Amino acid sequence: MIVSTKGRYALRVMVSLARQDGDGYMPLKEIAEQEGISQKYLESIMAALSRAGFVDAVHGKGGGYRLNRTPESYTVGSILKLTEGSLSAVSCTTQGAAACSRSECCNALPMWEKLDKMIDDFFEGITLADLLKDMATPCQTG
Amino acid sequence: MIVSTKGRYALRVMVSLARQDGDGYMPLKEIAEQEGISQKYLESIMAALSRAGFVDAVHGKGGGYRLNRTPESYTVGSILKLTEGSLSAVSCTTQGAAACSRSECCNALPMWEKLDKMIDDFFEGITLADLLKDMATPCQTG
DNA sequence: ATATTACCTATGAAAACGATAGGTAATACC
DNA sequence: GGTATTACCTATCGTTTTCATAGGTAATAT
Repeated sequence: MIVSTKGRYALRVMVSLARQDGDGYMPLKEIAEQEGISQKYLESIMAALSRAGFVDAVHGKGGGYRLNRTPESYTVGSILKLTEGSLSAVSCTTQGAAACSRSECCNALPMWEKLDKMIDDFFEGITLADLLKDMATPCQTG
Repeated sequence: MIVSTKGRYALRVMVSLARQDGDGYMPLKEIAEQEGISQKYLESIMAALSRAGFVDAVHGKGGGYRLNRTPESYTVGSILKLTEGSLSAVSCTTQGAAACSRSECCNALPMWEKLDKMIDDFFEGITLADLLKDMATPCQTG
């Protein structure tokens, strides 16, 4: 599993915000209800997105969250890396993990590095705008 | 993390066996020492490889494990799928997982499916023989 | 008979994951 | 100024997964 619930929730929220029209803010409660996500759990995700400057947040009535860039300018990779920490396929190539003592003579390391690059290129090549277009069937709202 | 220690160990063991010349069997104890892997933990991995027919195993003195096919005929994908169970990037596309209620209108599902296929193609396109060639620097034996 | 080896079941420790609880700070509205 | 609304923060909890250990049984060579 390379992308956990946390990352998938983050993507869904960002898509949800991208779908919003106008300059209004969307409160967390509303996002959570619409997406069927635990409100409290979503808090930690939104906090991360806000801290990283991915979304604007305003307190109080009429407040909430909104994107501060166009959907085209958010790559799926940037969102997933923020929430997942790393998209590495193995711990061997995860930044910050203890360096493997066998890396000097590891038969598999070039393979892992190639895969990591492939995955990174894949996610960096997809934007929120692409996801919006990909929807197979319209969701029911209500 | 898409490949855990278990899968990486399995790959290392298979590479180790592929490196062996002749028809001899390699006992688990020797593999574990050579690779610096917990002997007991390795037992469960070898048992899986043996049960799946990936290796031949014989009991008693002079026994142990050996490959029963050429290194070219083992794909990395087949070994990893056996030990990891699944190489899916997300639970949404993992066989056996509870079907997602949103799959009908999920913006991201096509992306996950495309990624899964890409990863599967990647691993199925690499064999043990390829890994043997990939070694950057010869390991020290002793 | 004994040593060597694979094979099997159960258990334990630690980490990751998903979620919850309870509060504080900022803003809008009256 | 007071109240409702909202984001923001820290801590904890229960479950699952991961990695590893323990202790035994069955097969084979000498």
